Amino acid sequence: MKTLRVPEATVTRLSIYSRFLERLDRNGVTSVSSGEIAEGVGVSPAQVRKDLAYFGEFGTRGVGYNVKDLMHYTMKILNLTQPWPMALAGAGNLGTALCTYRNFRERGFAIVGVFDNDLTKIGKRIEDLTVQPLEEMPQVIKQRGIRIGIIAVPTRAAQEVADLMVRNHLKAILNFAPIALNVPEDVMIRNVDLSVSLEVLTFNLKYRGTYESEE
Amino acid sequence: MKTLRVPEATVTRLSIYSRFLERLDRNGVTSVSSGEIAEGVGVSPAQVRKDLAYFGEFGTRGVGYNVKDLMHYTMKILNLTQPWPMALAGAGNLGTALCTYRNFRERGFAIVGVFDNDLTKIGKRIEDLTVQPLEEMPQVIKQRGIRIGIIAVPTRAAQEVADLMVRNHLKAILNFAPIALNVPEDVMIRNVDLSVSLEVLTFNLKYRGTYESEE
DNA sequence: CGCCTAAAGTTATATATTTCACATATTTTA
DNA sequence: TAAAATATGTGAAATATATAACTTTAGGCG
Repeated sequence: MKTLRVPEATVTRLSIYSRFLERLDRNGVTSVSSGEIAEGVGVSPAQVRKDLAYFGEFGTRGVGYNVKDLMHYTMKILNLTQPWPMALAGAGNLGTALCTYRNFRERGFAIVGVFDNDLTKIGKRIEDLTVQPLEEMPQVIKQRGIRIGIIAVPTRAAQEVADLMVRNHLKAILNFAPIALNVPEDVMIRNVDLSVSLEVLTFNLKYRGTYESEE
Repeated sequence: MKTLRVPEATVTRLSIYSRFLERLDRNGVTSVSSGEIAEGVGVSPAQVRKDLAYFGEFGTRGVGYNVKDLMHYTMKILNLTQPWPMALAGAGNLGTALCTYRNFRERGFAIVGVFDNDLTKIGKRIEDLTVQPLEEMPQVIKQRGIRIGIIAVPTRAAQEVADLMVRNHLKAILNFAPIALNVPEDVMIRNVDLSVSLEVLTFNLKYRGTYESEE
């Protein structure tokens, strides 16, 4: 059994391949080549093969990959064979949208607890959930076996919420606040920063990836 | 005038530095070192200096950077000296949340038109906006000088909306649909894929960035 | 006024990632 | 059943990115 480091970009693409395969499967496609996957998700065929090679051999030379099999392999690698209940902090517009976000469920993710400290939001119903006070998060995390937290609170409250999540042993946090959260080494943070994405666009609208220094 | 290619990761970090500087400035901090910026956003000091070096010399050796100056420089580089009106397609929960998203405005971004084809959504008011039929997007883009589009429609409708945006000369699209959009070379797409972010987390919850092949 | 310290800017090194090219395996076909 | 076509898996080369080490410059202080 050998352990090897997998580039994060590879994991990201694996997730993309996985969903693409799911779509192929839904459409009744049974076999696919690295070239077709590449075409479908916008990378090179060699990249697809190299990425998959980190995890094993899943194809048949001269033939390609079995869609259903490869889909299952990718989901297993991504740890999606179990459902993932999640705790959401922040019941504003963004939080509400996340609660109803269909793409989560399709992949086994489900927000099972929504928490906020704003008295005007506590008690609000969002589909089949009710916004609870933040202080109730610990017991819900325990009861539901939650391992992933989502932070959708205002920037000024984000660190405090992160601390609370860390104290309650969450090791994975999806953070929408535009701030670098301070957490222990063993806690993973993924930042979703929409302004950053837009600013990469505005930069490129001007320079298209190059920069012309004055003079 | 020499032109040099800037890594996308550098542009991403520049945006992060920029907002961090904005926060320092708001807090009355006037001077900062690469080490403090690094600490504040979670990268190495060398990385900060290297990133800035792509664009010029902004600091004083032995002293550091003037916060206000560097903030302005970064914003100028990122093309944020002008406001950026944006067109949003999709007035569901996510679209609604984006309309009210405060972090956009702070950086000069503003959704000035919301469009949808769902008759139950057209006419709906979201703050000071009214949801319009998609077919009206072209004229609004023209009138308001919009250059950035946001796609927050269901996956099945995303490509069609992208085509519409491309036809109307938008060159930058922020896409929330979990699908690879097909657009001409000169159109930039940034995908925000929340499931992908979560799946990177679930992968790491199991393997922490390494993979142990069976046997 | 010169020495010392701090920190930016820069060059060189190391690491990581992607691309390329090819060897290998499978199926099809003549 | 041999040859051709196809497409995977992989090692080597090329490229890109990040880290580290070093050089330069500014300011403080004795």
